[in-house]
Amino acid sequence: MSGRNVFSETQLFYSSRPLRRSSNIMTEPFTSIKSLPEHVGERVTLKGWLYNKRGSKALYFLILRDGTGLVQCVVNQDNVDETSFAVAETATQESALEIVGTVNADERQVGGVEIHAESATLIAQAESYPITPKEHGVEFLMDNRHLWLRSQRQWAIMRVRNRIIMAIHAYFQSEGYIQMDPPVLTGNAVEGTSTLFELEYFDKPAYLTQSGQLHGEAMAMAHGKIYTFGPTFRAEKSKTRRHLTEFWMIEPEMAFYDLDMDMQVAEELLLAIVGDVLRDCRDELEILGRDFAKLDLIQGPFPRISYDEAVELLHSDETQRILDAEHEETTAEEKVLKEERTANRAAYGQAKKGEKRRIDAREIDINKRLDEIEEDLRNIPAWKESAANFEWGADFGGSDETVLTKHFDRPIIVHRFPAVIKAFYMKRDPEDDRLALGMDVLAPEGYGEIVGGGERATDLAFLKQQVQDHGLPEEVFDWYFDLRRYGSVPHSGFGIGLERTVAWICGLHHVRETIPFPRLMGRIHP
RNA sequence: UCCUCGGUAGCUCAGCGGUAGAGCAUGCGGCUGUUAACCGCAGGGUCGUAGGUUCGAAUCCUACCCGGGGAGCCA
Repeated sequence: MSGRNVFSETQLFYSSRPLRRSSNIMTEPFTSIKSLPEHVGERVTLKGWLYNKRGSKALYFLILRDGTGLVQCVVNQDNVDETSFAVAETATQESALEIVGTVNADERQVGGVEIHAESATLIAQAESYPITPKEHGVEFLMDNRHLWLRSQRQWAIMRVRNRIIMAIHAYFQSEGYIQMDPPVLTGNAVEGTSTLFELEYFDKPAYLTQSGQLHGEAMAMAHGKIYTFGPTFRAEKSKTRRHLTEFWMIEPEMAFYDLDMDMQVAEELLLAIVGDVLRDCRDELEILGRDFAKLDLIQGPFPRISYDEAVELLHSDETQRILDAEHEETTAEEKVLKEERTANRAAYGQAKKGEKRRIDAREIDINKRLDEIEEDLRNIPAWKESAANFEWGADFGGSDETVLTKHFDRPIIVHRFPAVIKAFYMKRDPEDDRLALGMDVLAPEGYGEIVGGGERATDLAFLKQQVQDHGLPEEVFDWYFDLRRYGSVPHSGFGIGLERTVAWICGLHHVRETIPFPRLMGRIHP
C-alpha cells in the first residue's frame, strides 16, 4: 500500500532500541547494562538491583539487574576498598546498588561482558525477598505480581508487549488512521450478550465499555479511517487461560471498506506485528523459549475460509485423523515423562544435594505437563465428537477453533457466519440472507480468536429491526442511527485483543502474564 | 452456574490411620572464577476453616472458604 515509505520513519521513531550514546550521556550519569558491549575497556558506573550472588571468602560475583539487562560484576577483595567488599558480602537479593568498574569482554557471561568492580555502594538494602531463584506456584506469583514483574521472563514479556503496542500504532499511523479514545463509561451494551460491569452514574446505571466500536464508527464518518486503543471490560465468569475481565482492545474502523478490505487490513496488521517483533525482540523471544520457526511461518496471505467451509472441515476425515494423531503423540509423551519421573525417583536417594534440587524442579515440570496431558487425553474424544457433530448455525466452541487452526500453520480468517450468532450491527451477505459479513482471525497453535470484526449494516430500517429483534432498547442507539441518516456509507472494522496477541507471539500458556496487573475473576489485587 | 484438581515450614513439594519431613530461602561458619555455585551447622509448623468417625486424624467422612483449568460466553 502507499504510505509504506512513511512506515520506516515511524518505525525509527517508535523503535525500542537503546537511545544513541550521545543522548544517553547527556541525560544519564550512568551506563545501561544493555549498552555495555559498546564500552569494552571503559570505566562505567552502573545502577541497579542485585539479581543473584555467588562467592567465596575474598571474591564475590554479583549479578546486577538494571531493567535493560543482566551483567555479572566481579568484586575481588584485592581490588576494592573495605566498605565496597562489605557491601558485596552483605547485600541481599534485590538490594539496590551502584557499581563502578571496567567492562571486560568475556564470552562465558550473559551479554558477553563482565564488570571488574572498583567500588560497590549500597543504595538500599532489601529485606528478605519472597521470590527466590526457584520454581514458584501461580497463586504465590500472582499475589506478588508487583515483584514478579522484575523476573526475567516477565521482563521479556513486557518488552514484547511494548513492541507490539508500538507496532500497532506504527502500522495505523503510517496508513493514515487517526487514533481516537472512545468513552470508557457507557449507557449501552454493544453486543447485548456479554455481562457488563455495572456502576452508578449520578443515580442512573452505567456500564464499563465492552467495545468502543459504535463510537469508533461515528469517528470514522468524521475522519475516514480511525482506530481505538483502550481498555475493555467483560464481567463474564470465565476462569480460563484466555480470559481477563479487563483487557486492551484495538478497534480500527474504515469508511468505504468492505469485508474483503477489512480482512486485508487485519492480515497486514498481524504481519506488521510479527515482523517488528521478530526483528527487534530476538533476545526477549529467546528468554521466553519461543520457537522462532513457528513465527517465521507467519506470512501472507492467510487462508480465507467461509463458515460453510469451516463446518465441512470440522466434519472431515482429516479432522478426525489430526485428533487421532494428537491423541497418539500425547500418549507417547505421557509414557516418556512417566518413565523419566520413575528413573529420577530411583536416582533420588543416592543423588547429591544439587542433583536432588534439579530432580525436584524437574518433577514439578513433569507433573505440571502430565496434568495438562491428562486433561487433553480426557478432552480429545469430546473434541472429536464436537467436530464431527457440529451443526450448521452454531458458534464454534474453543475446541472447534483449535481443531480448525490445526489444519494450518498460520492464522486463518473465517468469514460469513450465520447471522443469528453475530452482533446486530453486522451487514447481511447479499448472496445469502442467512449469513452476516463477519470475520474472525484464529491464531495458530491453539491460541484461538484474536480478531473479530466485519462489515457494518448501513440500512437504517434494517438496523432498527435488528435492535428490536435482539431485544435491545432503541433509545440508547438514537445517535448510532443518525450515522445512517446522514450519509450512510459501507464501512468495516474489527477488534484485536492485545493480550491474546501477546500470548500468541510470546508462546505463553496464559494471558495473565501478558499484562502488568491482570484483572481476573476473583483477583483484583495487587 | 456446572465439571475437575488442589490447600502441609517464607517458597516448591513428599507423607495418605500410629513421634511433622526434604530441597530452596533465612541466620552463622568455611571456601579467590562462581554460572539456580558448593560444603557444614542452626532456627522455622494450630497440616485452609468448622464439625464428625476413631484408643489415636495431616491422613477417613460432611459442610464451608480460598486457589488452579476446563465448559458455557467471548478478544
